[in-house]
Amino acid sequence: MMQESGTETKSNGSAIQNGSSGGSHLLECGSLREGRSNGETPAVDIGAADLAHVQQQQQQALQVARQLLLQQQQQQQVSGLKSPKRNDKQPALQVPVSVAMMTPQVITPQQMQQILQQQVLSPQQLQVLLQQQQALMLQQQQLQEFYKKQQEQLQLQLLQQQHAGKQPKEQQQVATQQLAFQQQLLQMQQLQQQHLLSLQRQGLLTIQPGQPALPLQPLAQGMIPTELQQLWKEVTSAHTAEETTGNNHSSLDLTTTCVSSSAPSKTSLIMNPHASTNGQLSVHTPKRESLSHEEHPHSHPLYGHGVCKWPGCEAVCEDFQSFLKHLNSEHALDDRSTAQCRVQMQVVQQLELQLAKDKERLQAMMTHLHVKSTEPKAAPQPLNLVSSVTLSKSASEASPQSLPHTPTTPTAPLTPVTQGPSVITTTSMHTVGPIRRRYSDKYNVPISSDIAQNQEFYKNAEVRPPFTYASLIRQAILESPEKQLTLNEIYNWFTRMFAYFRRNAATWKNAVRHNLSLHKCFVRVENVKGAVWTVDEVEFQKRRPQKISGNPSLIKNMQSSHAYCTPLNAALQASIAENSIPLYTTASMGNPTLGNLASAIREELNGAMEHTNSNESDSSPGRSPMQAVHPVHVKEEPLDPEEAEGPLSLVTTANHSPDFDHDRDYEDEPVNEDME
DNA sequence: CTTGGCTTAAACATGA
DNA sequence: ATCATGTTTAAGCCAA
Repeated sequence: MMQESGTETKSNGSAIQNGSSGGSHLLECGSLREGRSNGETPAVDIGAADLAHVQQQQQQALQVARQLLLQQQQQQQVSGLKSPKRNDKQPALQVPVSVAMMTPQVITPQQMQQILQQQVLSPQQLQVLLQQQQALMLQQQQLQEFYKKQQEQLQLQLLQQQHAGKQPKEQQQVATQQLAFQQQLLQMQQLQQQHLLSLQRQGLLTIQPGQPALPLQPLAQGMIPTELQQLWKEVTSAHTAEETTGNNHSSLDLTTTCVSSSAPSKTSLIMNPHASTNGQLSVHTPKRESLSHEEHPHSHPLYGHGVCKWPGCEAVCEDFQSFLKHLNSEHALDDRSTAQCRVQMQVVQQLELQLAKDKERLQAMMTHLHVKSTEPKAAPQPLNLVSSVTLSKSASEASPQSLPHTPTTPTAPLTPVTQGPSVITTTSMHTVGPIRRRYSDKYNVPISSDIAQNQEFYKNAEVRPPFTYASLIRQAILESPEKQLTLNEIYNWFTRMFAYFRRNAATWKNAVRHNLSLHKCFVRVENVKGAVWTVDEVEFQKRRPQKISGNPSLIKNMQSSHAYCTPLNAALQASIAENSIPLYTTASMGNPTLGNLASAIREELNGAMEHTNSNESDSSPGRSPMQAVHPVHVKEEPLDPEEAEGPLSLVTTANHSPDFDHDRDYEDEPVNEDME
């Protein structure tokens, strides 16, 4: 039964809209029921499910990036070919041309420069060369990627095994696979070496003495931006008369590229997340893709919407034939095309670097959070557990009476190895949930304006709105056209407007009913098809007025808590903006995975936001969390028990509520998970 | 310290 | 019997 709720919450992306809760219930339910049922519930399974969930989400995100890269690589590959027969079954690409100087991938820039300058190659030779390079490069990328995946898998399973003491078989299997692929990778590298050597033998390439002959890490050894620019100048200066490709001078920040990324994420591999566990490789090689172009005569990666998609071209071609003509005439294999092709390679590489960096960042974030969450585990006291930064729901609920319990949050040693998302679980990013904190709607701020202002924020972040149930109910009713709502409609309003109320349905629904009954201001009116609730405004205003009368410390507290909240939200915005939107604006419209990526990010963040929420309960409702972008000093330790009264003060101080365990004992009604 | 508002939990009733 | 709805009571926190 717990598994049911577990899988149910796995829905990705759509959770926000359909009112179902996010993955956060998993541990709640798990540990909750575990506490009630003699601890027989296998917490490990929950952990595994969560791990899988996070992994899935990350893979979704990665996949989006991969798809983009794939498209870029297709473009790149096609641009290295002259054959007009090349077609593509892929939909027309609309990758925005955002060209920058970047490092070629396999052949070092110097080598490429030599090739270009010596002009010893016929176009056909050059073409063949490029193709070979591409093929090799891609294969190597695939292998590296898969190898990496295997490592992640292994890491994940190691973690699981440490807590569950099971699945040794699979692990062995993965390990074996890993070995095999390691070997394959090695072979690929040798192949590449041979290729380079043969080039050398043919006199096409002179490897500089000081230069590593075998660029196993060509990215890391890539040129610095100035070199690239120099090269670009040299290449382009040969074509003074030619039209400059308008987009080539855009925008990628070279200073941030070509740097430390020692683990370039080679992609173009679309992998079934499960394939790696059963040894089945579902590899989607770009080579195959490009071959398949021939089978679909009227689509082409460089042709879409009647426009030539050659970087910087955008010439209008009425039909495919004219496009081909255009391609052959305007983008024949000459210096310019070669240079553009190389630039495109660099675009791809830039994207790969970006992906690698973001993966690294994600890893660091997860590692960081996990470290903090495990630190206090040295002390088995639940109080200490709860006072950790990443207040894992499971941990806080787990065993207040020191019941024997295997924490779902892994205590496994943290290796800085790229281990994928396995370290931290979705749920472990959620906090202890609704803390019994006063939140009030009496700060002289009209609820309607606050809700209106922060609508998106409340919808997406699991932040408790700083209003009483009564105020919220009233708002819901007043927002309705008839100024009356059924109970269920009120529920729906809550879940629709506030991400916070997509969790713990039983709790807040009870509270809603309680408030409706308790307050005289809510009047039940019998209707044709049942009863509706209305607001007696006079009664509502009669309530004892409370106001915040210039309490400086409180205000300050509000600001800091908002300040803590805001960066997270900003991080979300930035993450989406920085990583997805600019690159995908036109390229991936209609790509459903993009939405999933955003949702995944948001959902992940929501966990953190909720974490923030407990700190924010006393915050000023008048300030829009979204608007609060002006720099406010963010404390390094926002959850310092002395600073922030959040869950921490509840549990770290002497006033440990006797019903503390009860407080956390939320149980969702599965029925209510999918309302609307 | 008291008081009232608020939240949460829970028991109970009722009707579909 | 189950569920949604509605009422009521109680306990605890918090701010005035």
